[in-house]
Amino acid sequence: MSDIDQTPAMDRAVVDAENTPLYCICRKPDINCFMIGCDNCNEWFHGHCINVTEKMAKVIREWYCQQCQELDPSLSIRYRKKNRDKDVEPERVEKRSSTPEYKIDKRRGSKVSVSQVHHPSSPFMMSLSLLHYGWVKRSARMCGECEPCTRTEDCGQCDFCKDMKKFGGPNKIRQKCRLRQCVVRARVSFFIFRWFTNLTLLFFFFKSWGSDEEDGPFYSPVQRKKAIKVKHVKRRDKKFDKKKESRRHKQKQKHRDRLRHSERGDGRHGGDLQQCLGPNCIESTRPNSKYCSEDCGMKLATNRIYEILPQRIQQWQQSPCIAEEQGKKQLERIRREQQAARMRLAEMERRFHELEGIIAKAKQQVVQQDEDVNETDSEDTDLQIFCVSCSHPINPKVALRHMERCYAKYESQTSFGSIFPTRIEGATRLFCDVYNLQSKTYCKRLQVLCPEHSRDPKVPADEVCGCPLVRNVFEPTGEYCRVSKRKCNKHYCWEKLRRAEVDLERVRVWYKLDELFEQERNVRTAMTNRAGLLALMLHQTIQHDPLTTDLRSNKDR
DNA sequence: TTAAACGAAGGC
DNA sequence: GCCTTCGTTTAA
Repeated sequence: MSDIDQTPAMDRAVVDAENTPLYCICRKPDINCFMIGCDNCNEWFHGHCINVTEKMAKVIREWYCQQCQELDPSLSIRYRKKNRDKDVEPERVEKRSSTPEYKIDKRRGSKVSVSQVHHPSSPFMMSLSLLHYGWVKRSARMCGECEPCTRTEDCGQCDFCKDMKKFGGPNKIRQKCRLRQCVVRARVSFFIFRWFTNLTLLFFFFKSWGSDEEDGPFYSPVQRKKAIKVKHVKRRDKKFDKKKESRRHKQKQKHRDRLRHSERGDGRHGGDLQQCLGPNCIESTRPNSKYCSEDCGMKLATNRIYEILPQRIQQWQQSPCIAEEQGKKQLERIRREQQAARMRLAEMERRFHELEGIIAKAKQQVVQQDEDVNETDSEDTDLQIFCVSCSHPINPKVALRHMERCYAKYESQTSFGSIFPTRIEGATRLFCDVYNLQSKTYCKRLQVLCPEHSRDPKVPADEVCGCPLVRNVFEPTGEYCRVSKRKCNKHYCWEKLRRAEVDLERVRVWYKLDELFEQERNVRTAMTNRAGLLALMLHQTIQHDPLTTDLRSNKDR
C-alpha cells in the first residue's frame, strides 16, 4: 500500500465535495466518456482533454501523460508493432489506420487498451501495482501484472493444456493454460468459478462491502462496473447491454411503483403506519395487510361488486357473445348425436330380443339323425390345422370346438376388471360384473363371453343345434340346423357368438352416449360460468374497432 | 447460462 | 507456415 501511496496518481486522485473521484488535467469526475490512463502514474485523462481519440488509442501500446514525460524524458509513447518502425504521432496513426491496407484488428485491438482499462477504480490496481516493475506482456485478457500473467510455462495438466497439440491434444478448445489465465482480465467463466480462490473473493467482498472514503480506490461492485471504460463496443456487448438495460428498466419501474405505493401510504399517515383501505375506515392496517380487519376487506369487495357488476351485466347483454353462440351450436350437434345414438340403442335392443326369440324357436327343433351322418361324411379328414391358442395340430372337424375351449381355458386364467360396478339403467346382460375379492374389481368382460366366471352349460344328449341356416352367407333360408348339438361342429356355440355380437354393439352405443353426455355437461358448465359473477368481474371483451359492432366473423353471421 | 468448438489474427 | 490463443458461434 505504501508503494501505491507514493504514486503521482494517488497524489492527484482527490475527490470532490460529493466524494466523486476527480481525474485528468481538468480535475473533473469520470463522465462516462473515453478515457486513457497513464502507464506510469496511472492517472486517467479524458480523451477530449488531451486530444487523444478512441481510434488513436487502438494503436497505442504504452501511453504516458505529459507530466510524466516531462519528469522522465525516457518515457515515450509506444505504439503497436506495425507502427513500431515509425514512432508516429497519434494524428498520423489515426490517418493511417483508416486506410484500407492497414486495418486495426477488431478482435485484438483492445490489446493496447491496457492504458485505458487499467482504471484507478479497479479494485485490483493497488495490489497489482506492486508488480509494476519490469516488462510484462499486456493485452485485453492479460493485465501483465498478476502471477498467471508473469508465468511463462504451461502446466501441462489442466484441460486447456491437455487440449494443446504439444501435449498431444486435439486442439479443439484452443485456450491457454489455466494457470496462465489472467486473474484480472481473463474471461469470467475461465477463472471465477474454477480458479478464483474463495479467499480472493472474500477479500474483495469485504473490501467493497466495507469500502468508504478510507479505502480510496475500492468501490462497490456497481461503481466499479461503471468506472471501467470499454474502448471497443462489440456486437455482443450491445446485445448484452440492451438486455441489461431492459432488466434495469424493469427494476426501476418496480422500484418506482414501490416508491409510489409507499409514498401514498406515507402521505396518509407518515412512517410505517398505513390507513386501512376499508370503506370509511380510519384504522391502521394489520401487519402485511391492506385492511385493519377481515370485515373491512369484505366490505370493500362487496362495494366493488355492487359498483362494477350492474355495469358488466348491462355490457354483457348488449354485445353478442360469440362463445355463447358457438356453445349453442355445439349443444345442438351433441343433441343430434345423442338422438342418433339412442335410436341405434333401441335398434340393438330390438335385435337383442329378436335373437332371444330366434334361439327360443331354434330349441324347439327336433334332431335329425341323417344330417349328422351326412355332415360327418362330407368332411375332409386328411386336412390338419393348428390351434391358435395352444399350437397343437387338430382335426378341422373339431377345430372350432377345440379352439373355443382352449381359448376359454387360457382366458379364464386372467382377470379383466374395474373397481366400479356397471350402472346402466335399463340394460340387461351386458358386463359380467362378478366381484373379485382379491383384486377388489368387477369383471368387465361381456357376460356371454366370460370364461372366468361362467361355464357353458352341459348340453343334453337330445338338444338340437338350431342354428338358423343361411344361403350365400347372409340370406336366411328360414330353416334351422337340426343336427344334435353335441355333434354339430359347424355351429359350435352359435348362440354365444350371436349374443356377444349384439352385446358388443350395445356396449359401443352406451359408450358413445356416455361421451356425448360428458360433452354436453362440459359445454353447459362453460356457458353457465361465462356469465357467472366471477367471469363478469374478471373478463371483458374489448372492442378495438368502434365501427364494428358485431364481433363475429362474416362466416359465422 | 455455460461449455465446447472453431475461425482467424498476431507473433515468431 | 506453424503456434498460440482470442472472440464468436453453437450446442447443451
